Amino acid sequence: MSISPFTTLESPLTSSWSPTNSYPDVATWMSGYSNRLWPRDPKPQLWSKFQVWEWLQQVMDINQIDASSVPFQNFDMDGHQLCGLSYQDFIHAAGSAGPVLFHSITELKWSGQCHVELGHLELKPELDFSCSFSEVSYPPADLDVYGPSIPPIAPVASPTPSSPGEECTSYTIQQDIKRSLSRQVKKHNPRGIHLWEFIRDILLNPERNPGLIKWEDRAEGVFRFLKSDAVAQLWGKKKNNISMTYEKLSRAMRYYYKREILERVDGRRLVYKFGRNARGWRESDMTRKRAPRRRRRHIFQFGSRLEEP
DNA sequence: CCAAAGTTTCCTGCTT
DNA sequence: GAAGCAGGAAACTTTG
Repeated sequence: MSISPFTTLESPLTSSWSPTNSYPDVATWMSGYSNRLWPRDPKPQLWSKFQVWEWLQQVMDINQIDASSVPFQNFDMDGHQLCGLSYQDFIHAAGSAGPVLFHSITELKWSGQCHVELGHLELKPELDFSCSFSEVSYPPADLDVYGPSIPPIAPVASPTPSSPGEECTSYTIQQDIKRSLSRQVKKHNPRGIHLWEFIRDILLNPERNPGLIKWEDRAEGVFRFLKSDAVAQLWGKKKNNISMTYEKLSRAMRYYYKREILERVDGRRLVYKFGRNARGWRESDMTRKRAPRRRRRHIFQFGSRLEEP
C-alpha cells in the first residue's frame, strides 16, 4: 500500500468519514484533500509547492470559485515565491480570482495562521453582496480547523505595486473582489466541483493519488481506475453521500460521453478518456502557460487562461 | 416558483 | 457468477 506524504496530517474526520474505513490510505489522503485541512505551517513563506496548491484549492473551494477558471500551473511555486507576488501578479496569474487570492495570501502573511473566508469579510452593506459566501458546502466539523475568521480586509491589505505609480488601494481591491466573486459565483455550479474535474484533479496531483487512478496514455488523456470503490467513496465523501458506489459514479461518468467531456474506450474495463470538452488535463496546457511572454520579476508567466473548448 | 444542470438512484440487459 | 458496461427513466439538489 502506498502511504501518502500526508500521513502526519491529522483530521478530526479521518476516523469517521467511512463507517468501515476500508481504505485507510484514501482516508489519509482525504484528510488533506477534502477535509479542508489548511497547510499546517502557519507561515506561507515556508510553504512547499504542494502547500501552495492546497491553499489555492481551498480558497477557491471555500469561495465557490470555479476551479477550472484559475490555471493552477501559474502557481507552480513555493510559498516564498508566492509571497513575493504583487497584487498585479495575482491578477495576471488568476484573472478575476486574483483579488480573492491576493487578499487571502496577504491575510496569511500578516496574521500568520488564518485564512480568508469571504463570507466573513466585512463588506459595506451598500455593496449589495447578493451571494451567500458563509454557506460553505462542507460539514461544519471541518470548519473548526480553519481558526478564527478574518478581520476586515482594509486594515491589513497592503499590496505591492508591480511598477512605480501603480497604486492599489484597499478600496480598489475590495471592489475587485466584489466584481470577481460576482462573476465567478454566477456560474451555474449545482454542487461545487464536477465529477470529471474531481477525477482530473486526482490524476494531476500524483502526490495525493495513492494508486486510485492512473494515466494509461497521458498524451491522449486515457486513464484507468485502479481502486474504483475507493474513488467512489472519495467522491461520496466529497458530496457528503456515504452511499456512493462505483456503479453510481460510473453512470455519471457515462453521461459525460454525450457531452464529449469523456470518450468511450471500448473493451477496456475501468478505462476512460478525456474528450474535447474536458479542460485542464493536457500537459501542453501547462507547459504553454509557463512559457514566458515578457520579462518579469518572477520566473512564471502570468496572464494566460485555460482555453475554453 | 420555475427551469436547467448535473448528478443520483434504480433498473434491465449485455459483456468480460 | 461476479464485476463492469450501457443507457433509459425518474428523482433529487442547487443555482439563476
